[in-house]
Amino acid sequence: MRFRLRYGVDMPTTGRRERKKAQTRRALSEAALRLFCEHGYDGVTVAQIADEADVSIATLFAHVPDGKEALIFDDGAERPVWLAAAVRDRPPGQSVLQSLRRCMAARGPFTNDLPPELRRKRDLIVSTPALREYSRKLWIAGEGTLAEAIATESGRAPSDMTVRALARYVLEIPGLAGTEPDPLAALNAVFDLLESGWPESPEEVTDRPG
Amino acid sequence: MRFRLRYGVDMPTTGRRERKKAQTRRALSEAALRLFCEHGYDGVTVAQIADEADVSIATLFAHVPDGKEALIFDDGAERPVWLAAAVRDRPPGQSVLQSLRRCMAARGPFTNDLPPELRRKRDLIVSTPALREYSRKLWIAGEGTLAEAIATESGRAPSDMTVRALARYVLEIPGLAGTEPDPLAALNAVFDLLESGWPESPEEVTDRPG
DNA sequence: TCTGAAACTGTAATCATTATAGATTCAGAT
DNA sequence: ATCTGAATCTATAATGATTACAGTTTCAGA
Repeated sequence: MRFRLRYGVDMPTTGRRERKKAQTRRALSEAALRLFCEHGYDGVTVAQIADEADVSIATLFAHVPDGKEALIFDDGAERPVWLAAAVRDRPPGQSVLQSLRRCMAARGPFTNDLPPELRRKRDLIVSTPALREYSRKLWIAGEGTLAEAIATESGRAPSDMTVRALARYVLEIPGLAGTEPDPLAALNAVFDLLESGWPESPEEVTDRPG
Repeated sequence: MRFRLRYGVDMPTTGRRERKKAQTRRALSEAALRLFCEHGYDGVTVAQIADEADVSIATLFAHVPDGKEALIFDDGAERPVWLAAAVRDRPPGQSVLQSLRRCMAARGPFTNDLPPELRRKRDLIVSTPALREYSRKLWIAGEGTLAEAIATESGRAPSDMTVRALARYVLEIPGLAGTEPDPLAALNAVFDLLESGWPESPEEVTDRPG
């Protein structure tokens, strides 16, 4: 029991094996982030990362089957869950799109309310094409999950193309608005478009509902 | 002059050098398509393709700097031009979105009005993740061009996030709707969404304008 | 005919990724 | 306390895409 705190506070609670595994995985992430920040993504080889984390290359790929880009993303599967949960647990009276807008605004590139370490990571991702791409891939991977939540909450079929399109378009927003000078304003503009549709003339724009 | 027809009908009209270059490029595309169709994308190496086209690997990459996926796309830069032109040259009274909807419906995965060779190519692309990805990349590369046309035609700034988002969302449609059982119906559903916005309840859907 | 650029070649790198086969370590059962 | 199988890790050697290089051939234009 006294070992628990040695390796981290919120491990899955099983044996030493799992702790060591997580330890290795974290060592890899941290080594990768450190080296990427110092020499740029393309200036670092997976061999160097493995060395820095003191594991073999084979071990590196065992921990990160998706390859080099995935090294600094430890949370791949979680993101779609946040959004789906935001839709399901939204307060009564709030529309599906409103809940998505708020949830998204609190994440990723849209807030500066982050510890400096995460901010450095975000900046690295935003400024590295390969990492931007991979980040998008992670978001899009949640399309099915999000579409299901949207369908349930709006009384449509999950295979309804409108549902799938909305899910996809929402998940594209980080990649689309994340590089703008004012990401939050950009995010709101895109959600306005999704809520109200494209007004043929700029004059027709109406105030944002809600 | 009598050599013109030997190598093709619509070469850029300069010397033999250009003709041979185009000839080589076409040999590569055709070899790649043939081998991909026969053994699957992952079942073919660039070395095999180079062999089949009777050029060295270095030459292959000189012709196709974007790599293996680009081999069967000889028209990368043209696609955004079609769409931008469709927006600019639309008949009076037709909305920007209407023109895009019609132009898109005539292309890529949305029509079967294609020669069998192109149909085989399209099926290969749709059924191969790496090629789908690359095709999307080509579409998205035209975002700036399309955004500019949309901005001009609708009296907005090209940097307006709404414009950029619309351009992006339109260009995502092939990848989004192209794999549906009825791609054309899917395309129309997505355009309806972009025109009218997301109706919180399915009941609110209005007839498609125009 | 001469000359420089363009296109091509073979060869050898670099790098990510996967396969293999053996060693070590741990969890759970005896 | 010991045994056993699975998980983890290792070194090593492929494979395959991509790039660098240095030299050759071929063409266009002076």
